[in-house]
Amino acid sequence: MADTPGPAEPSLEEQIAAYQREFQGLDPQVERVVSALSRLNRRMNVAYGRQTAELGISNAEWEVLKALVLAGEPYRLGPGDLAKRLGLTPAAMTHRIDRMVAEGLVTRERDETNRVRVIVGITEEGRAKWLDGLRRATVFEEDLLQDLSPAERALLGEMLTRLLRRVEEAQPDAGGRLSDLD
Amino acid sequence: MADTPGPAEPSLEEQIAAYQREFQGLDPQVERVVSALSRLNRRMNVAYGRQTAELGISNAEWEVLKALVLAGEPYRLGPGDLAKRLGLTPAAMTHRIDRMVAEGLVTRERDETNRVRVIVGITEEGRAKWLDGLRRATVFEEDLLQDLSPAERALLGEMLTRLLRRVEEAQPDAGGRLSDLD
DNA sequence: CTCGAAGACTTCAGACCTAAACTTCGAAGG
DNA sequence: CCTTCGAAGTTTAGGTCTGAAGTCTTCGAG
Repeated sequence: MADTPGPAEPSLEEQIAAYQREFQGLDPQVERVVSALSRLNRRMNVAYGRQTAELGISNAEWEVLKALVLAGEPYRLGPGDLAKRLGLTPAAMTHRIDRMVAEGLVTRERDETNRVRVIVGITEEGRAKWLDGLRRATVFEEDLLQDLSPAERALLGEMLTRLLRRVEEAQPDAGGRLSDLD
Repeated sequence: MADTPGPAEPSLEEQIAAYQREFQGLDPQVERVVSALSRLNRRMNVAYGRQTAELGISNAEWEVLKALVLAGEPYRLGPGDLAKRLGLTPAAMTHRIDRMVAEGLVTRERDETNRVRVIVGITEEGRAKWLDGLRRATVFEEDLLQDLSPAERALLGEMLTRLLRRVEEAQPDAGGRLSDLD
């Protein structure tokens, strides 16, 4: 009689109840917002990971392509700059660029006017993959928000922006590794 | 005349504008919600990381302590179960438990009734660190939501829960590595 | 009662990241 | 000019995770 069908992970409701049980004096309202944010982000990253996998690239590589495109003309950045934007160390960028050059997603050249500098540019293939990935992401995101009316979407976006502003003021140093993909 | 004070990462507003520039047909409303979610999560993880560092443990270790406490009496779980709850592989759990046993945060024993099973329990020190970490997290979270009225908090929590439910239905398989900390 | 299959954890190899040391080039000062 | 400092990238060492293979235990079929 296996009455334990599966331990698995507790649902959001179960987790909030467990917090109440183990630590009185915790606002369930706050806990719900924070936990839901965290779980949502995890699920989103899983979804993005599947989409980029279909493109034959990794999540990390898609991030680099995104940064290059969003940088605008002429779609070129140095490794250090890229590292800052993605929130990782210059050493990690070196390796990532190595792989992406080998796969034909980006180019790496030396700046002729300043030979200690390196310039990373996006290739046609890289840009095509970015666009393809963006299209898939858009479908997912639109589906995610399907249950919210336009007014609700606006309100949600406004509240999240307010939270973001507050936390950005509290920690002005941009430093932030971990998952990105926004 | 360094009119480029710092490349840094683009602000949320700049990023949304860049998306509009590079890809027509993207709903800015949706983009704002998704990007803000992602950035918020990154900042929260940075904050949690600092707090756990003050306790002398890593973010990953705090996650394990949290899972054990939230599991409730008798605060014991097997490595496989823990791995499922944290969204990582059994192999990773083995190593993590190794470290935590060495630090005196958890205990590892064999189940006497089924000697292929292992049971991980939390120590007094582990429980104390969890509680300390939770107190610090609570302060941060309360501060984060300070600009929202009680009504807004409830509404935000409700909307996020709705989104979470939708994405959980879409991907029933819990699989999700990457940052957690909820 | 014995054997095979399944389950639970661990071990091993490979991937990717961080932190720190190192290399190279360019710019400012004597 | 020559020297020294600083900036940008790369290299190296070490740590954590994933995926696959391996080990040990238990349980059911014959």
